[in-house]
This record gives sequence, structure tokens and C-alpha cells, in this order.
Amino acid sequence: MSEKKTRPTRSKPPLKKEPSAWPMFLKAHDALVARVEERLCDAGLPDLSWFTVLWVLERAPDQRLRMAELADAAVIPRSNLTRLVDKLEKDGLVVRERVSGDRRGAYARLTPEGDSMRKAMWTVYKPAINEVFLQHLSAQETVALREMMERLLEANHTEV
Amino acid sequence: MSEKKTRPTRSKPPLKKEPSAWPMFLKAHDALVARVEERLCDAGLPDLSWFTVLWVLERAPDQRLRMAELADAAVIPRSNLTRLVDKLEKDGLVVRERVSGDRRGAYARLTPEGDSMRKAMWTVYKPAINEVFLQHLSAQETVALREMMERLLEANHTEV
DNA sequence: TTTAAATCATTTCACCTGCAATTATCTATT
DNA sequence: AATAGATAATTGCAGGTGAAATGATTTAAA
Repeated sequence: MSEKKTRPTRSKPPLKKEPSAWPMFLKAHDALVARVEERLCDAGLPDLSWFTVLWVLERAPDQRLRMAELADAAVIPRSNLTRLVDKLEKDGLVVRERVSGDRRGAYARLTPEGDSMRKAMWTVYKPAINEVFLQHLSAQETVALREMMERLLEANHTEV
Repeated sequence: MSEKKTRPTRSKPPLKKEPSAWPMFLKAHDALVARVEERLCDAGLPDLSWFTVLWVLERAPDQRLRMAELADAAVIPRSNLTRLVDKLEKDGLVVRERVSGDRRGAYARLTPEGDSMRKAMWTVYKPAINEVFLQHLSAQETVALREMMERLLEANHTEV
């Protein structure tokens, strides 16, 4: 005994069981990223995390950033960024530079080779985004989606 | 194919450099998932992969599935599913059952304890989805987003 | 100045991940 | 029936991951 029956007009939708937006969002993300990574891999290129770092550095002032800034911009934990920059540096795509006035810190700076790699990756990455993602959305949808994502990201800004 | 030169009036937009839909999509996804996982972790509950398995099994016929079916439905590589089910089984949330007529195969079946855990996780997961995701979208946006994600997923269905 | 706390980057550790064998079993062909 | 080839699940391995500990240095406080 408990139910509040005696509701004259039930407006509850009849047991909708279609997959809702959230699980679709998760599944679609995984599928799309896998597809794009596949393209890069097939082309013998490094993965998205490398591109992200190269891309962030390329548009940074002097094409360099402190390790912590780079980690934040690329949304990578700092411990991972250290190791990622190790590999990038070993491949000559970035170099570490000392920070004048703070011997604790280090800059990561994009090298010309790193910028070449960024461009090479973009020639694969850009069409992949188009074929996997943009092609399936109308112009309005793309704009609407971007706005939604911006709003969600803003609302869930990495808390202090 | 694409090039049409000799266009008298250039309609190219003037160097737009606002972040487009794809990178926003990636960033938002990561932020939202991190937020939701944080909620589950804070509540002392297992992570999303556990929930996914429990949820898929709960709605399966007889609340059980073959390992391969479960891996596909949960979008988890089979080798990982084996180890995940190991842990779930150790915690009594699922049990493995032999398949009559095929001694290679195994079912994973949801236990009552597993269903209790699914419910317990849902009491945290559901409000988390609302607060982190749904709350920031209008009803129309939610529908539009789901449709976009469905279309993208369909278009990028895990190729054979 | 000496001491304590904060900061930056790195390293450690324990765990997770996916690919590629491996094992066991089933199916099809001869 | 015997063999070869598929298939199901697991396991080995090589490498990636983040939280927390560490080392080095700077800043703030006493």
C-alpha cells in the first residue's frame, strides 16, 4: 500500500526504453575515436595524444609551454605528460628548455621536426574527422553540437 | 573531388579559429566521464565498466550472456572481459555457467548480489548523469544529441 | 637567517589495456 | 574415423595509466 493512484490523467510516457542520450554519447565517442586512431595507426603515425601536444605547442607563444601548462591544456595528468614529452623529445619533436629564474621548472618547446610531424598528422587527421564525424552532421547540427559541448565543458570545468 | 576555382567572389570565412565541434566533443567527453567516475568513486562503488556489464546482463534473457556476446554488447575487448568477469565473479556479482552442448563456451550470469550492486550504483549514477549532463541541455537538445550520436555510431559501426 | 610550507617535475608502484599466442573444443571435409 | 580448419575463452606480454611518493628548488614565515 503506497501508490498514489487516483491520478485522473497519467502523463507518464509509456515505459520508454529507447537508449537515451548519455549511453549513446559514450558509445559514439568510443567508436569515433577508435576509427580516427585507426586511420593514424594505418598511416604509421603516432596517436592522438602526440598530436594534441604538438598542436597545443604550435599555437602557444614562442611555441613553448611549461610542463604543467602543457599538461593542463592537453588535459593529460602531469605524470603522463612527463613520459610523453620524454618520447617526443627522443624523437626530436620537442626539446626541454630550462626556465630562467626557476631551476625547478622546464619548458617543452616545439622543434621544426615536431611541427612537420604535426602537419603530417593533420593530413590524415583532418580528413578522418570529416569522414567519421562532420560528414554525418548538417551544418546546423555541427554548430548545435559544438555549443552543447562547450556548455557541458564549461559547467564541468575541472574543479580546483 | 572538390576543386572549383575561378570563383569570382571568395566566400571563404575570414580565418575562423574558434574551436570546432570535434575537439570540443573530445574534451567534453573526457571531462564528463571523469566527473561521473568521481561520483562513483567517492561513493565507494566500482567504476563504469562494472556497471555496464551488470546493466547489460540485467536486461539479457535469463540475465545471462555468452562471454563474447557480453564483450560485444559492453564494447570491451574479449581479453579484458575475461579479467573483468574474473573480478565480478570473485565479488559474487556474476557467476560463470557451462554451456550445454558446447564445452568451449561459458555464460556469465547476473547474481542477485550483482543486481543489488547494479541498483546501488544506479542510485549514484543516475543523479550524476542528470547533474553533469542532462541538466545542462534542453529537452530538444537532448533528443537532437541522441539522434546525432545514433547516426554517428551507425555510420561507424565496428567494421567486420 | 633559519625553518617550514609550497611548488615543479619526475619517478615509483600497482593496476589496466589490447594484441597476439595458447588451449580446448567444435565443424567440415575427405 | 581422421585430419584440417574454425571458434570460444583464456593467458602472456609489452606497454600505458594515474595516484601518491620523491627530489629539487622556491617562497613565506618566524
